[in-house]
Amino acid sequence: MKDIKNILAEASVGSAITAKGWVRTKRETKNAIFIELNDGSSFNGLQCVFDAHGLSKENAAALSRSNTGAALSVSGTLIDSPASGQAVELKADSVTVIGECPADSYPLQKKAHSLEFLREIAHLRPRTNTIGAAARMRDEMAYAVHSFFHERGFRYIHTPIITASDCEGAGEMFQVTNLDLDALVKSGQPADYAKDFFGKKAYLSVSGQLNVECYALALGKVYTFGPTFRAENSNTTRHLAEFWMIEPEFSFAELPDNMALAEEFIKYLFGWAMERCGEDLAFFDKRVQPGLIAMLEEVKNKKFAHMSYTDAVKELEKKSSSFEFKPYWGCDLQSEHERYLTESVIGGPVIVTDYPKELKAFYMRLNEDGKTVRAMDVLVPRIGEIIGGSEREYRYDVLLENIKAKGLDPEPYWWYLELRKFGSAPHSGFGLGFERLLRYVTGLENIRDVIPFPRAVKQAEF
RNA sequence: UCCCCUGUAGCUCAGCAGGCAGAGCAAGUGGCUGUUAACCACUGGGUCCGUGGUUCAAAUCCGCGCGGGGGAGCCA
Repeated sequence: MKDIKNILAEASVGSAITAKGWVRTKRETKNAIFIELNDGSSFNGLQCVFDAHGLSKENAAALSRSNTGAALSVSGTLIDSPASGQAVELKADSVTVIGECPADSYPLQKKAHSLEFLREIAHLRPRTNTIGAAARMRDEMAYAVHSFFHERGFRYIHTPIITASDCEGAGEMFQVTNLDLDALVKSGQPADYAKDFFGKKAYLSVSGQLNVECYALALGKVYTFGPTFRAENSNTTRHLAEFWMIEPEFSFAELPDNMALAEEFIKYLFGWAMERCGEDLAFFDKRVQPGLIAMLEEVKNKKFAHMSYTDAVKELEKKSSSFEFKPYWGCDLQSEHERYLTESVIGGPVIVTDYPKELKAFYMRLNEDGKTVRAMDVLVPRIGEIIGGSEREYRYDVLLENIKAKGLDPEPYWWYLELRKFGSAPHSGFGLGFERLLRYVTGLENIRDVIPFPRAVKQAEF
């Protein structure tokens, strides 16, 4: 049996077809009954048309039970559609109800619903246009990520999800334990982590970077793409407690190579979206974010501008009074600053580099000036930062100094430091939040709508 | 974590100078039409988030709690 996507694309007029899917709408007229059947294989469904006069008893009974949401099997002949809404349609001979859908209790109606409401029915929302399209695009973008790296010889490395080192330094972590916490609390005794599963405290990973660097210094070009976890108490449209991150890492690569890879990557992904997600993208452009396609097109075609942090601050200082947070050299760039740089100063994507070392992580390579590090943030209009990365510090002594200067204990970093002891080499990488990418590419503003089952503060119902 | 907004029918919302609970959509019934966010008519549908208070009287005003949304910070 072909799915509806294939029927619409490939089936020839006159052929006998059986389609299975769910009723999106049913429209009854005196002469004909129309059912739009959608099986999720594509944005568009298949219009099934029944002659209202010659209906068999079985078909009439089945049709009366074919409410919005019901699962059906419909058989008939594919014909050219006499009406303008679609090229082809199914002239139906028979219909059977596979799964009923009571109209009085089914939450999804033949009308628009708010995204807030749909979040409360996460188990049913993939049946809607918006969430269905987002899910298909999520799949396509994941495929594009692997395709991009595979084409360029990057190896996919599965970095661990559970980590016993709390040194990743990218935010609050979720602890993983199989100690009996209830019993511990009752006993009033402190937890003895030597008796915990791993013999020490363990957490869910906040980043695969430190691990993937080990493989970069062995296989050369690698990337990781998997779930990461942050226990931050942040309630915004751009944060999740569980999200997917893409982190390439490649050896014998310095900051300019890293910037070039990031630019090529973004353009590849946007190009993929436009080539392979036409129907879904058209829907988002029409109903969710007008101008979306034009924006993707623009980013894809524009050369990314480059600007040092120092120059960026100079630009910001010219408009100092218009910001809530006054910019100065040494300040962290605020959301408003990033948006201003990409949207007003450059009018397109811009990569800001060479940030003060105090603002960035310990592993970034120190510049000759001793004050800045070889960091890069890729800023795009409407969203701000979409990629953050750097050339890594590959000199043992300097890295050790950086760790100490940040007030960190070098001990747990012993294996990370050893990478710099044994055959160290310059290497670079960046991180891209997969859901942030999807937010950009779908135009959906709330990150909870681009992941099937969002995990956020006080949110893990489904 | 901080700031702002918000909670009324299945959904989206109006009603809030305190005085009978409303509309559109959805659903049901009927009509009409190759319909396609169908159209027309009628019908059914309410713990006004919970709790305490003010008052003759609270959906409306006040306190507390819970839920939702937006912004900030943190970040991806």
